Amino acid sequence: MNADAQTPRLLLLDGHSLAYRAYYALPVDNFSTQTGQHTNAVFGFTSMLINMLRDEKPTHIAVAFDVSRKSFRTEKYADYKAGRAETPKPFLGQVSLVKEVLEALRIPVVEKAGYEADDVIGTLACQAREAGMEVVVSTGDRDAFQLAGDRVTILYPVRGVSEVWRMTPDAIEQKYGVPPGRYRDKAALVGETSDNLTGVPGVGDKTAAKWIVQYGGLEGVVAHADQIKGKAGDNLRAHLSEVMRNYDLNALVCDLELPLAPPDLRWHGWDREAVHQVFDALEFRVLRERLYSYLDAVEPEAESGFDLDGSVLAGGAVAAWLAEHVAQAPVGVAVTGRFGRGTGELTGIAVATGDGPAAWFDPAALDENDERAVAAWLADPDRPKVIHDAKPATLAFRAHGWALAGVRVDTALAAYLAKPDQRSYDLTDLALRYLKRELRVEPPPQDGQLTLDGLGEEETEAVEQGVMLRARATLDLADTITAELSRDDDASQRLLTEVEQPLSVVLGEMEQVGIAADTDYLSELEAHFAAEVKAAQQAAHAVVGREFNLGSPKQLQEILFTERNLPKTKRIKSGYTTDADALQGLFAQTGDPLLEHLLRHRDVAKLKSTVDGLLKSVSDDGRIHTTFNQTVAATGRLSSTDPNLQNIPIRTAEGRRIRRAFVVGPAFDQLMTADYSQIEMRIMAHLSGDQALIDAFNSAFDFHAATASSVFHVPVEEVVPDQRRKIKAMNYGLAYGLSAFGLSHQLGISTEEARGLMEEYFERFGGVRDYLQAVVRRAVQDGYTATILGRRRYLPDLTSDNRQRREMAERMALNAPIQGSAADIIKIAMLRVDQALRDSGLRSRMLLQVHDELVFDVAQGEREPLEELVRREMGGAFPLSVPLEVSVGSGQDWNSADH
DNA sequence: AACTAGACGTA
DNA sequence: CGTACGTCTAGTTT
Repeated sequence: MNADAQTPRLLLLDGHSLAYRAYYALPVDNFSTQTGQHTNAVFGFTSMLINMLRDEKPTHIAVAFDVSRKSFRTEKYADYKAGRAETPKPFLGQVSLVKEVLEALRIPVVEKAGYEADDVIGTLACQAREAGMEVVVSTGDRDAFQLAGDRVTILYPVRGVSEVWRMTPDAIEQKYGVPPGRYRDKAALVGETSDNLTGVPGVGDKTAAKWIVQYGGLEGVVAHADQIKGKAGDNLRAHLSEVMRNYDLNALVCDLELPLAPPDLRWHGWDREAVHQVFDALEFRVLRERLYSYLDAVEPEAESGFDLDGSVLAGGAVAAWLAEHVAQAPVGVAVTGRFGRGTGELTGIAVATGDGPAAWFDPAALDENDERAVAAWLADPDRPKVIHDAKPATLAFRAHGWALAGVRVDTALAAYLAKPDQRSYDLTDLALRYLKRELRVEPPPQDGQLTLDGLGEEETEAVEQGVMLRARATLDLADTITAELSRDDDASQRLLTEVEQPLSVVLGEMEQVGIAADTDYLSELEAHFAAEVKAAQQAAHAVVGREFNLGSPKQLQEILFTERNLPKTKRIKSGYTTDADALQGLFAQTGDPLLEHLLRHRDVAKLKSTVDGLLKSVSDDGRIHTTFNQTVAATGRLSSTDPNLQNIPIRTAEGRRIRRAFVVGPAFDQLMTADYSQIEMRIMAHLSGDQALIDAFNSAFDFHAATASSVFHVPVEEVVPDQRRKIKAMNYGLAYGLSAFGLSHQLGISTEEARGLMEEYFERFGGVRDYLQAVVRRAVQDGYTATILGRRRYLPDLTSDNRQRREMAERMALNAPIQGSAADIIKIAMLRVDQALRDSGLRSRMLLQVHDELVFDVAQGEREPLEELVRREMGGAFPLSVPLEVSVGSGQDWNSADH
């Protein structure tokens, strides 16, 4: 970065010193990864580093470290830095993490055995200054102040990790009363406690500075020592040897031989992939964002950006431009606007052609001729488009009256299939990762409120250029990612073109249609739950004898574990958990009446907030339009947001009442739900080929009872409910990598009993165990798991040295093919159902997907044909070695349609 | 205003 | 010490 700045600027950091500062500035308890690695020092260091990169914009950079505690100074003076406290345990190991971060950022580390980091910095600073560079040094060691000068600035960290003082020569003189060149003199007189260097007793900064000014430096002070009066003078004379020792030791060495010289320290920017990996491992989400937003990532071979011949088209010019430039070759399309809730509003459209020009236009400014031309172009499947995240755009086009066809590649979906674990598929990141190019103009946020109104001409121009850039980047990206997808086999490419892209269209339609909501009923429910919340709250307050916030786990901990002295529960970061399981356990132990009220409050407060959320999300048309996200779940599932309609309560009778608020649409006859029964177990039976399990599915008996009958060696009719319950828990748990411990916990039995149960189970269903083991082994080999459609999930942690991480990855490896294959199957089913609905001419429509369930509005008189169609298309979505059973229900609302 | 932690709803 | 999600509230930080 800043490659063309006039004066090169070298940033030098003392890694150990800054990390140590950070360690004490940030509470160690608040910074650790899920695996228990402490990260406060590396977090704080990285945070300071990012700030300095942002603020100082160095062209060159290096970080110096002490090699050990021993140096030539300890050789000279054995007690140098003696008496320092043991390095705290949680700090150990963080230095190597700091170095990992630096490596990812491609920042050189410089060390020299026998010398301290400050000597390395001193040497580099001197060399750089002589080479005409500007130098910025950051360290918590004040000895560095002696380096300050015209071209050397010291950044001295104060108060935590967010503030540094700029110690220019003036600032040093102002603070210490001596110029930087005399800082050593002052420090020798005053001493440095942290280095175990005692100075002259009774002499502080003020006195030392006075003497130095008076006698022109330490030399003068020593020479005139006998003239200095008073107690201080006596002390000086008594401690002259220490002063001279201090002066000797606090000199920074400036002539070390180092492997790297300043010109070698040019910073070529950071390695985005490596940063992703390291920051992921350290769970640095915020820092990653800060890094991205503050810094330009520079790729070594990167061209500076995209060349773009882009023009802003006025209304009336669009038709001609399209006619001239857009034909059979794919073009990139990018849009801006507001999106969500099944619709959208466009504020700008950009089109980029392969190697020709790009254009931007405002869809509101078109004349009739343009309008027709754009509509025809968008709807023409033979004029191919490439677009990043087509669904919201499609909905916005539709709201404008335009249909979109001919989407050849959706780059967001393609990137998701290539690497489904990413947290975002931001075009900027993808352009950099795959194209090694940068989208320089900041695009407006996809879901943002940014409009062209209220912006100056320049900003508007920048937005327009930015959108055209995105269109061009999308077009280029499509080639690169699809090439990546096709590298090993054609499964990923087929998933893209045959499943995800067509599904995106179906999902868009479902979002647009939405599901009807009974708002009056929701309001009643809201009032009901509100009253229940209040009652539980008052009861709880009465027991405790004062008011407190039941929604605050913190206050609850105080009351339960301190005030009422209840037994401690499972430890969490902030103390002891107050989750429902724990409260129930406490109630069983103590019978404290408060606990009942707390549990009741939790229940109804949660239900109330769900109802509140739903009420807020009902659109003007009386329907709720969720957004299905297709690129979030690493296994291939969909997710639902704003509102999430995939977690509407069903387990309790009270919760199920919420489902009654989802009703059949006006002009429709009823709601219908269709769900796969035990789809994950069926997939497991299929994938494992375990004959006993396959037989259980073919037995015509209840599946859990059938498996329980095998495990317990009793006829199916004699399986008692408790046996069935236990085996059902196992059946479900298997696909999650359930342990004996987990099973015992869930069933409330001993670990031994659980282990026995598992052994018994695998005795009968050995193929399942073999399969699960084989899946993990294969994943370790390949580095990824795959579903029945070849959907991959990469799991690098399978080979981690860290047991927790590795075992976590193993459970993911067990689960991903099963959960993911189920996702594959229902996706195929949705496409088939959608197609069959069109072909059959039925008016019924698909509304929701809840992982293994589909919800429909059933048109008048279509109950039977729809059920027949849905059973056929869902049941036949994918041939397994066991039947894909579908159960269907219908009624006036989602609750009564469920079964 | 924007973030995290804890809790909890679903499959 | 069971996978995959999203959302709410309280509490903290900017």
